Amino acid sequence: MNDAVDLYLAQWNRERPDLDVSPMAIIGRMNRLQQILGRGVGDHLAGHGLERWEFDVLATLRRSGAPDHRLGAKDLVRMTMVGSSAMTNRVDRLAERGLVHREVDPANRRRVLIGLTDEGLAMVDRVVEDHVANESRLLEGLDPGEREQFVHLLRKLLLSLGDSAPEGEQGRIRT
Amino acid sequence: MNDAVDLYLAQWNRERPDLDVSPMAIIGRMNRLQQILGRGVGDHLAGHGLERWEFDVLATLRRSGAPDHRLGAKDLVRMTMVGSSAMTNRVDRLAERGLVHREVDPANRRRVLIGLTDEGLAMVDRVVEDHVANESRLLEGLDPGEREQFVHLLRKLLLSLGDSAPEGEQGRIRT
DNA sequence: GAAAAACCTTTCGATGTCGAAATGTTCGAT
DNA sequence: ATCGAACATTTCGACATCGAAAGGTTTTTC
Repeated sequence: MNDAVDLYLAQWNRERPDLDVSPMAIIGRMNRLQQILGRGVGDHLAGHGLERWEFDVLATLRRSGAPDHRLGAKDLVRMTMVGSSAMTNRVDRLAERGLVHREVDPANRRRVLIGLTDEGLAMVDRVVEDHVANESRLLEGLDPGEREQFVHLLRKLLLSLGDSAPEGEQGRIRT
Repeated sequence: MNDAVDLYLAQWNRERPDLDVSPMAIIGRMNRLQQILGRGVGDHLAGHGLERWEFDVLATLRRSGAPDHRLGAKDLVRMTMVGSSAMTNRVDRLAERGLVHREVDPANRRRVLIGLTDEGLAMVDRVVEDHVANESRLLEGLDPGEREQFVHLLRKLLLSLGDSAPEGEQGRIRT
């Protein structure tokens, strides 16, 4: 049995036998998996009345715990890997839905603190259980040992690309 | 050394110790890798004057070979995993740049055939070499054995999700 | 052979993101 | 104390994508 990328690679080998296209065996498959898994996750969340980007923000606030499930806008930007303008938009919409609230940090009035409302907290706590169950289902094709291997490789690659992010600065700066 | 997802998982374990969030160790890392690799690929292509989506279309035509590096619009849609409306837009812009040409299939006037121009062919043949070299560089963090393991796991997961695509129908239908 | 169904691509309106510029706030040096 | 640099968020315009509907073309059915 072949997957879509096998065909892809065979075509390159036929047309450009001089090229070593083996990196595409990885990167091409990551692209494809991303699309397929992304749809699997998105469809499931839609069943709970949430868009993927909504869940991302709510979950980031939820897991951060913090005093009251509250983070600065910049922290959210860093943790979700979107630009600051996109985050403004996301928070606007989540606040309209009553799932988060936004207020100026009294200690530093440049900062905006975003926190879960009671409703937002209830929502994410309700959805996240089904969410991980769904993710687990999507990965059923790999047995536990393979999943462990997979984690190891993904983690090693991430680290090699500089994705260490305990606290401080990292990655490309966004404005 | 920890990557960003290690923190992510530790936070969930602190806040919701009842949950098994191990699937996130995989899916969360895939998301992050996708963003980082995507930028690595995109930045490099920008240096050659191409957007990622432009390269995707040109490369799909190039590797398909076909009589004259020509494919039907629907084939392009299937192979690139975008909607048909996005493909109309992509082809419009590539045709404006003179990299592809579009003409109605004389044998079936519903169909539109899209083919590389001489300039488009030269462009993709020139860029693809650097492109795979760049992808190879991005994967340097894994040694050859690990890369092989990685391919195996990605491929197995894709197949388990129904990504067999030798020729016929597949995946979700797009209009 | 005409009407209906199936097919393929494009058009349209909505959406989410980006990057650059604008706005508002704080900190540091003089 | 004040000016300017540094910082944090929002606004703005551009852009690529999506899904649904429209516009043509071919095939099927009676």
